[in-house]
Amino acid sequence: MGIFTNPSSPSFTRALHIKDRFLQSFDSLKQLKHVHSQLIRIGLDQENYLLNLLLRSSFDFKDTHYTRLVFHQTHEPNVFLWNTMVRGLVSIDCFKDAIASYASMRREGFSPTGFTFPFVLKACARLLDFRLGLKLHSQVVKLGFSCDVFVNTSLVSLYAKCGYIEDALKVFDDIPNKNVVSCTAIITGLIGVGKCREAIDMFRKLLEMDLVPDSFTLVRVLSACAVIGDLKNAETGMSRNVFVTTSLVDFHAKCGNMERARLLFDEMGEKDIVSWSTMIQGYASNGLPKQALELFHNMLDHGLKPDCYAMVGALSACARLGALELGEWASSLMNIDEFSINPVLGTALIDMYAKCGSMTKAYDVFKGIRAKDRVVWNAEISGLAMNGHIPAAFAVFGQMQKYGIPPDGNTFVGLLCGCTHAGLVNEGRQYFNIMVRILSLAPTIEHYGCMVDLLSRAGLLDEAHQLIKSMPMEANAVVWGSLLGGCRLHRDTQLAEHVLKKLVELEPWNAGNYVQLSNIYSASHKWDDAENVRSLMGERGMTKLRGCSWIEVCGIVHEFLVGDTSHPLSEGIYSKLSELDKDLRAAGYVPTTEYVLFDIEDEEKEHFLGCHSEKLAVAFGLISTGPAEVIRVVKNLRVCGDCHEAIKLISKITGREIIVRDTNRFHCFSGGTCSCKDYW
DNA sequence: CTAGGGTTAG
Repeated sequence: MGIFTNPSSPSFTRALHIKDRFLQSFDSLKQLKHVHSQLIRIGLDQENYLLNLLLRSSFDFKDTHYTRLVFHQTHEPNVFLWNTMVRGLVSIDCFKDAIASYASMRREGFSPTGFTFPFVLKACARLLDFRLGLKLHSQVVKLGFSCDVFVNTSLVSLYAKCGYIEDALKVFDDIPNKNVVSCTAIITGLIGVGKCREAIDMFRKLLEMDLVPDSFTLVRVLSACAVIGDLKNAETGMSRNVFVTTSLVDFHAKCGNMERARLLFDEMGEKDIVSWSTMIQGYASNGLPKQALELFHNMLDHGLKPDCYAMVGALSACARLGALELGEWASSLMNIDEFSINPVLGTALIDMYAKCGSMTKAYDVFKGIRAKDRVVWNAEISGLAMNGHIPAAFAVFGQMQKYGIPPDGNTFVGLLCGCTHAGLVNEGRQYFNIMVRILSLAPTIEHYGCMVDLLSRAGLLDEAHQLIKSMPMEANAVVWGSLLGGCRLHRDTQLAEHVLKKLVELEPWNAGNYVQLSNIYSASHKWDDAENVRSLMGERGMTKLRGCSWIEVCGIVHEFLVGDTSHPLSEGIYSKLSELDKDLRAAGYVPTTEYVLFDIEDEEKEHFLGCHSEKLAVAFGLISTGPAEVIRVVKNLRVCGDCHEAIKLISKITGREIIVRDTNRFHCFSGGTCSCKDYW
């Protein structure tokens, strides 16, 4: 910029004529503003050509205030300035502003050019404003741009994004000189609506036209084929930009290969908010919530503001961990206007609050979502059911019908779960009938699972067993597991033996099944069978299942394993436990090994009952939170029967409210009883 | 103004 040090010299004016170089290469807004003031000083601030370049550069800094200042400074803006304005606004994702700018341009009497349309059309596509898109299409025709490959490519994308794939195909077919870009638009559109076969055919046509596909198209097509091996080969010679690599990261995440995804992510030179969100979401949906949150923090450290996608990823991670404080903190980062919250983000929030046992807040979010789609309703219903608010769940279902939202299979999964947790056998049968007979929805294995669960818990073990046999599909481990739960609750070891044999077949990797089966054999003195199961476990290299519980205190998630002594406050925790033990025994509590038969944690001695992970987490909660705070614990397995009895009494002795979420449901302990009414 | 398409979510 040395050339500008003496602006009065004639070299300054000359320099401005090679301005493209300068005006496009500003590192800071300050530099740009400096040049702007120089222009004003020498009276060149009314040259539209120069202002246009200045305007274009100003968008690099996303300062719309300054951008408008530049624009409004011109006394007579020309069509190029208007175009630059529209394009710039689109480039910084201000789609509504871009459309407003386009409207002003039209009001001022300017005709759009071939350069204008692609950008306004993109704004429409991103806002899914199909009506305006149609209007623009007719203008395109009227003004004679219907052969323009650029304009039509944008139209293809608009139609595809708004879900009108047939129209997109029609426009695409009429493009006389198709190129890679227009082919990409239609291929992406086809994949977007799940027409992978057609997308692949289109890709073949592209090759037949002797067009060279870019890496991005290759990634999309290969993802559509899910040809992992091929992709690996293709990856090596691929040119990488942020779009391509982010797609690759997403692809590997979707295949469950998080190591590969992370490797690509770390190697990326430029990461944008989408790359971060994709990676966070990848962790969250692959059951790695801690990593998801770690990366979320990492992103904030890089000075990036989370967008909706990153938020959804973080929230679903919090939901899984039961980390209410973290979830609330995350959502506070984003200025969520309760009335404009989008349904996807809303659902994630409802889910997070529901899984953290905070249904009042979930309901507030639910009320605030204007555009409630079916998923939102379903999330609210299953949230209520999961938290034991069964009448409320039924009421919301009634509302849903009143609003004319047709329920789907998931709605009934929520309702049936509610029936199960409340032991409402007749209501459950009714809902199942409504679904099948009246709404003609085909029950999935999940629905059968709920019904089996419902019947088993109510002690109707034969009926449940019959239902399994009559199912049109093969029963899976979840269904058999439900029946096993009933056997446990009603102490039917004979049926349990049969069920466990099935389960060992179905999930040979699940150590819990072997442990329970061998426990049952031992209890019925079938020592040989017990020994066989044990040695089978050894042969298959089974490792013990370790129970694991989490508790969040002051925004930090603490993890406990069975008999864990690794926590810094371990001593305090154990002395609290022995103190509690005395109080418990004084209150008439006798540790029971009765449950050990069905225990999936491979620990048989009374000693270990004292230090199951959930008890450790509760004890830690007691010594590290204030007396009025609710203690929330999450366990990765079913809560152990003995611990359940103990925690009931702990809640009575200490007067604290304790909420334990296990794999199945919430247990809200208060005053010596549990919300599950010992029914789980 | 020499463009246009394309990546993430409940």
